Amino acid sequence: MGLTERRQLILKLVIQEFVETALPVASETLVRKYRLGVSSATVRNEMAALEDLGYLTHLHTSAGRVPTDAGYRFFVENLMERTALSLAERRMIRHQFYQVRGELDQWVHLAGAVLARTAQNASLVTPPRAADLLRFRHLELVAIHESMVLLVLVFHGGIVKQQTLPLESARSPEDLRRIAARISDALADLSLPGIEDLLARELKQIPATFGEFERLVIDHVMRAMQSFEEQAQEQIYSDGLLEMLSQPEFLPSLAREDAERAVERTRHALEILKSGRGLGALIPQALASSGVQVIIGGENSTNEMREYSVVLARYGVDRAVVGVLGVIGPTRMAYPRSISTVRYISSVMSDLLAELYNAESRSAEGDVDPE
Amino acid sequence: MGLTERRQLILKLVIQEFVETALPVASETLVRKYRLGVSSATVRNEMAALEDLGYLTHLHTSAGRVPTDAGYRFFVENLMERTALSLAERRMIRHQFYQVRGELDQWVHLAGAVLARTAQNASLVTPPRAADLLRFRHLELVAIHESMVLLVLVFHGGIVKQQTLPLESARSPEDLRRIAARISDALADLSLPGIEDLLARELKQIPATFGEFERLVIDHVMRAMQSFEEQAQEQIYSDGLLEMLSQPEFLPSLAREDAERAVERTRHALEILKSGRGLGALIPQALASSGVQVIIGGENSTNEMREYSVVLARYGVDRAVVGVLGVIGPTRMAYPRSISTVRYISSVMSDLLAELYNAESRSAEGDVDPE
DNA sequence: TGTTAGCACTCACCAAGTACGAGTGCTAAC
DNA sequence: GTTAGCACTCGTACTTGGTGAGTGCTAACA
Repeated sequence: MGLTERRQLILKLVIQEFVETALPVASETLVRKYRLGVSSATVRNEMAALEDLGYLTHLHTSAGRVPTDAGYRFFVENLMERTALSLAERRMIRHQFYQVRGELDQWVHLAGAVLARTAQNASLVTPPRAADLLRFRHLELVAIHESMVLLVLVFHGGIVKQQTLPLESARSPEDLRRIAARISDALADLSLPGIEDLLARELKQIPATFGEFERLVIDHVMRAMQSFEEQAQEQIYSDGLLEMLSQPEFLPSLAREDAERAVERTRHALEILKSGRGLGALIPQALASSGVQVIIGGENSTNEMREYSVVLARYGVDRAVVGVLGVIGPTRMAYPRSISTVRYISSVMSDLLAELYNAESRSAEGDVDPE
Repeated sequence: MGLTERRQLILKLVIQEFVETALPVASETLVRKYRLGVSSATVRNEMAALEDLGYLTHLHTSAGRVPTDAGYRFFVENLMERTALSLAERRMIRHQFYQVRGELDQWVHLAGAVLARTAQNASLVTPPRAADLLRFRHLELVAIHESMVLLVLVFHGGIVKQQTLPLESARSPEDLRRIAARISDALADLSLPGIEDLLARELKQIPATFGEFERLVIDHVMRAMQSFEEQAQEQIYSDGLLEMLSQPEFLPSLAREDAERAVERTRHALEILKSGRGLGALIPQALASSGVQVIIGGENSTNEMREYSVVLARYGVDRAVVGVLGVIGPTRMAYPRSISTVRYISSVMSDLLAELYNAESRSAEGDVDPE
């Protein structure tokens, strides 16, 4: 990169300043605030050069400089100091996870809340999901009353799903227990295709292995697995809307622009988070790569996300369960902090899952936690 | 109510018009649009009278009339025509619930989504909850690996909860099954205080009934029940933010006011829905009374909710499980439609739960569904 | 007594005009 | 290569005047 030391410094300062204030950065401001030892005119010349190189822009002639996507990219790649969260913050976060350690379904919510609060932006988290296909572990049948039975399905990875099944005729508890045990044994460790295979084979046997009712139950099991696999694709939990909307981009009072812009942006942000459009595409990508991914503004595949950046990381246990978590916000984002937050929470979640699975943690690389 | 026919008509029309357009209503508009057969001056006189009575206001001298909270109240109580959702809408809604009938945990989400879409406002739904204390039904222990076991707890009412428990030493599946069966039997049908009693009694027996590990498991069961009871208090699921924010109150383009107002309102709405402040107080109230409740603007106990109205109804099965669902939006709300929507969805949810419980449906009164 | 035409009055909304100031780009001197 | 100086640009804020919607009041009318 043919960028002199000084230009790198100026680019870095412009970005830091802009991220902090959300206001275009003037040459004079930099000189005054950071005691650059040169005059504002010199800084202006450098800024003009950085603009030619595509790292900065101008809204109009008499406005300060603003970083471009390329500018942020260069910053993230070369200029940024890789910081870690403070010990106090790390402790607090660990403590919160510790408090809900027994309740798997709380982890995702907590991760979303903590990400949002720590990075002061919206967060997104996908639940931990089997790296390969969902595999059956155990079935329990519990009668709710004489004509309704509850299927409680446990899958590998501690995933529990429930499903109700109306009964034609009442069944005794022993009966149900026996049937559940039989099915549990028969389907143990099978994935959906495995169960289909099994059924296909059984169908040919003349003294049928499964009775009519057992078939019905298995059918419901399969349907539940099917619907879970489908839902899992698009399940993105999101939090921190309020945190993100506290960024000046969405507040007309601070950003001097038209207040209408703020309203439009707000609606737009809501739609993105609600629909998950533009986000869904990022998930597989994040699952495929290790480490923290940063997608800046126009680098997003969809045009909708042009004004947003996403910081993503995978979490989970290798070859068992994995998920994705991250932060989303305006391109004017405190990247160092977002990145360390995402990295840290990914490592915490990975540790938790590793404990659950009795395996090595496999979070975003690096970032050991000295506690 | 000493209100002449004509004044009632005018009040009704003002409200209808204002709800539709979100713009202050001029006397001339009413005359033109509804062919009142009198002059605008007469209407103005009547409006002035309605203003004296507290049913209408004025932002400033030369602006049209706007209903007050008292005006809406009178409308809801005396003027409103009680409509029902169209057959097509009812069919579509039933159909959607039919599609997820087996998956209890989807009901709440679906109800929230449907309420929001149908009433074009935000919705809130509390999950069905045992009318009295949570009662234990069944426990299953599933080993995840040699040093981690998953407790799957089933409570009366088909509520399932999971909890992990680290093991000191590995246990065989038979061992776990035996222990789970023992505990399931011992705790069957007990509520939290009941379990505490049981433990207290057992403690005195000299050859202890439960081993150390069994005590640990029971302890976790109790903790899970405890945390569920606590969480249930404040669990309010909410949806339809986007629908509500599509109301002109939040869009600067339509409402002529300052765009900054719209932004402020948006933030305010977000905070209310996220924190549940001001909403929590309404739930017990709605649980206590049958029928649809309408709380208009300043009638809310908290000042925060001054500009919002809430339409709430209880749903569920008497003496078994009940929940609350409703719509929240600006006081300028299509009350007839909101009310029929809430009433209808309450009845659908109640039917579903009744089926699950093999009991009589006990929704908001009235509103039989002819399908 | 209720209704209505007429009219003065109020006030939000809009467009145009003006002044201000922050910040740049350029030039010429160092 | 650096910098002082200065003209130029353009957003922001504030003022002004005009317009129109809508009311409130009054006086005449049925």
